[in-house]
Amino acid sequence: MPEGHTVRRQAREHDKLFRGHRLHVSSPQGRFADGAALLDDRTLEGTDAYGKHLWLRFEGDLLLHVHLGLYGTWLFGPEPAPPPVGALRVRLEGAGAFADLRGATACEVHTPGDRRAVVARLGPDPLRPRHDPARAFARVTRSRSPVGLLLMDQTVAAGVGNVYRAEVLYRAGIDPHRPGRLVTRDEWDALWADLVTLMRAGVRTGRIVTTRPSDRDRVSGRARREDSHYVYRRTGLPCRVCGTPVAHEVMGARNLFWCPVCQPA
DNA sequence: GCTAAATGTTGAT
DNA sequence: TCAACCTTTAGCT
Repeated sequence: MPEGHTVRRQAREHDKLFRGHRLHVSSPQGRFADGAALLDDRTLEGTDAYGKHLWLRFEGDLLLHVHLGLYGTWLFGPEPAPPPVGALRVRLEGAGAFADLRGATACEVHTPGDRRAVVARLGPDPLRPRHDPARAFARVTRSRSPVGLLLMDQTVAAGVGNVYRAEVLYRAGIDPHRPGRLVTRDEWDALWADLVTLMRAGVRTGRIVTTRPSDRDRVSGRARREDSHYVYRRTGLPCRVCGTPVAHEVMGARNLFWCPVCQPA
């Protein structure tokens, strides 16, 4: 379930459980056997999350680089770890805990240089402390591409995924099809500030909740899980604000959702 | 029990 | 623009 906020939480969890400890690294599935052998029995010195990328830094300048892709997962738990089942790419064990990685798009050993090369390709990350929306705007303002596509481009802004894309455009009242060059600096700054707010909340809670309390349907005073979003995966359902059916199309091979009235062309 | 879809990226066409 | 990657889950039957 990985957008940037998830990766950041996972970095924090690895740090909490394993930093300063010597880890047993294995690849029960075998697909990462060589890498696991390289990292096995080394101390974890730190972690780093940038956009949707995670690095675990082991002694000797060896990094484990993980990108979860669409369906990669980490599962954390206390030892003893259960017997490995299925395609378990990596298991980390130490300090009374285990972490299992499945389904990742990228799982490889990096040098610090490899990491720098990846980071150099990424745009500013709303979750990094000294993020720079101006660097992203420089790309947006000279692009004819729709802003809905630009927001998903990791070289423009790192860590934003399909849910935050749809929701932040809804909250800003911006049509996803509007060319980047027609987004004003003020609009972009507001968009960015909202990403920072929403993604930080995501790091805190582990969930993406973008609806303002006043716009949620309520049952017996409790917000329901399906009230978390304005438009994401709500095709055909009435917009929470104006009642217009939420629109859907495929943009850049991903599902896009928006309200044609609240986000006018 | 089966199928389709999913919060993503890469590399071939 | 599209298939591939590779796993889980929701929604059917």
